[in-house]
Amino acid sequence: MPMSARPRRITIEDVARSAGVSRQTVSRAVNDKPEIDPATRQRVLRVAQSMGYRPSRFARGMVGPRLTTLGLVIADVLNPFFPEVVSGVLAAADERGWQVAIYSTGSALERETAVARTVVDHVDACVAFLLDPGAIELIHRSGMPFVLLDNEHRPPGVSGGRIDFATGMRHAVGHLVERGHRRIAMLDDRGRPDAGGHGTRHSLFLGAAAEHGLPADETWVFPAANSLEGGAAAMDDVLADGFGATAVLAYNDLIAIGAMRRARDHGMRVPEDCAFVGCDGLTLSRLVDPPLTTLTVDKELLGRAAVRQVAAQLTGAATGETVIVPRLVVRASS
Amino acid sequence: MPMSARPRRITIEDVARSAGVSRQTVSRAVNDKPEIDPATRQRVLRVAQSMGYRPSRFARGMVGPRLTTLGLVIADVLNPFFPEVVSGVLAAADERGWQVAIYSTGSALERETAVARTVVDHVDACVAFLLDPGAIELIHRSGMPFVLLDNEHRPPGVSGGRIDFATGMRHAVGHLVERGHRRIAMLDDRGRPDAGGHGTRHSLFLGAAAEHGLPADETWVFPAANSLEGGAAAMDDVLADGFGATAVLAYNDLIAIGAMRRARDHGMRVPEDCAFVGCDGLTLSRLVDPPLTTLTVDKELLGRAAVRQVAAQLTGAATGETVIVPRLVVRASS
DNA sequence: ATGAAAGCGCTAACAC
DNA sequence: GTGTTAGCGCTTTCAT
Repeated sequence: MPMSARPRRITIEDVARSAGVSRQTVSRAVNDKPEIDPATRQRVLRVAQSMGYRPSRFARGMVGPRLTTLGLVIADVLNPFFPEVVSGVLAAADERGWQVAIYSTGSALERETAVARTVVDHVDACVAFLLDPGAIELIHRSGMPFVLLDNEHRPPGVSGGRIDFATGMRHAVGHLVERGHRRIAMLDDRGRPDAGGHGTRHSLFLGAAAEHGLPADETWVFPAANSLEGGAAAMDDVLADGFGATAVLAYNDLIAIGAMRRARDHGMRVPEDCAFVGCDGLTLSRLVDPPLTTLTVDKELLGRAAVRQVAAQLTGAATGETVIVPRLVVRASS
Repeated sequence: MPMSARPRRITIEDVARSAGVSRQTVSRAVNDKPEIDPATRQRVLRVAQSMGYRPSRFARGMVGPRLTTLGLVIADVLNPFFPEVVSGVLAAADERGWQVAIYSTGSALERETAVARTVVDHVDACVAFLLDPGAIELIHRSGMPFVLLDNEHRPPGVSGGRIDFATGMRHAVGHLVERGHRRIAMLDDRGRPDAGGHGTRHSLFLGAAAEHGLPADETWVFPAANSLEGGAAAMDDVLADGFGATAVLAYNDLIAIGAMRRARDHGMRVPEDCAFVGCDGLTLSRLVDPPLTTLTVDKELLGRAAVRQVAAQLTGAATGETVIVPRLVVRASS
């Protein structure tokens, strides 16, 4: 005689049989419906409990009102940029009674396709930070409402949320030029496959520098891993290169702070020997020493706006784009 | 003639009819099964696409292999303690092929019950930071695998993950006493309903102080909101109170950093005029000025361990408890 | 207050 | 290669 097969799930039917009632009655008890004898309810509930009965989410979903699950794809919760976006998404989703399932690619481009495949199968709509065109196409083609964030290469027909770094960079570079800086190193995120492409912070920096009469070219740009350590390593490169930067403008605050700390480790004074400017406006940027000048982005709003766009698509509205304009917050680092 | 009713969902049946094939063939096309003529597949796919067909997650779930969705309840993604836990949970869940749905109570005790109700309906297992006994009971009674984190009042039969602050506090207070401090203010989290109860940081602090021969009592404890601002306000209280603290030990790093910054704003030198010690070991604590001495907790491990316990319960194992032992990291703030 | 029947949308198993 | 049948587990009718 074979050992018992894998334990079949306990269904409403099992409970009904065991309690000597019909399925409906069990359903009534479990769902707290009024049309049931309190005594019966108690008895059924007890049986259900003792059998370890748990209604199937799927069977319920088939028949009940459709719950919306929003998939949110981010690169890494540990990068302090994302929690603020997540917070906005959670709040806005909650207002609409939606669930939020969260996915992290770990900033690994090669994992994006796998994540996209999962998302397509398990959620009803998607808000994502994604870079791989294949992964983006996968979600797009699934036909679900889709909002792609912070990606300059958004395919037509996909909604987006972007940050207007064109304006932002102009302000940031302008601020440094005003302060007398003529040699500005840009620490770019080496992780983005579109590095240097149109609309990236990289190329917008070069453009803004040119506008301000600086002879900036690719030699002004240093790649950095997207982390404190990456910023520190890139600062070493800037110093070793003999570039002679009097100011550093980084892809984001994490890189800027990493670089700034490394500069101080080398005995440099900030901002006297070298000024630092970041992007994103992390809470962190206020707390470090010296406080960091940064292009502040309303990340929570970015998240909320994305959800709003998903909602719009769900009701059949056209796709669109939300633009967040960053604001330069000048602090002691520059 | 009535306007069209609310648009019925497009089903596989609709596509089949419209493409002139059977449901099964549509299913084959959509799921990329091999046993289908490539030409048919193309045609069906085109029709499906044009009709905006999207398979129902629920119907699929009913029939296919059961996907596990883990619910993760935290207080607030913006509190930097949680992202590290989330990261651990995501990683461990991903390894098992589980989804993670995330819920935030916004640190609002009165919202916990509502969140718990949602969780019970929509996920298969739960890892939660929850304080309200009613909410906890709700999830517990649902019968789903449940791991309750950082709560000293865990009901019997519920798995848990706790941080051994008894040991931690002894180290932290010992460290301060060694440095010659005799007047230590404790900044407690005023948001916890169990404030001062057995096993809380509050009472563990008093116990540890007594062990070290300090005449500590409730007047040494100052309530603080759980945030930078809360810490700052509490520091004002300590100063206004004339307590004469030479050291401050806070419920967590957020409160400690807020207090420390406020102290400096008042012209106090850290650690000469007042030393500061936090709990949690946030990444942030390394970056502030001066770097904060803190009881470091492996939050990512806490998350991973919680998922491991859920997995254990899913396979019928008994409930249990994971204990994380914090480690005192001494930095310049003390 | 309770039960019987119908059906939600899909896929696995088995025909053809 | 394609169609037919039979459920998955639940909640809604609608009877009783």
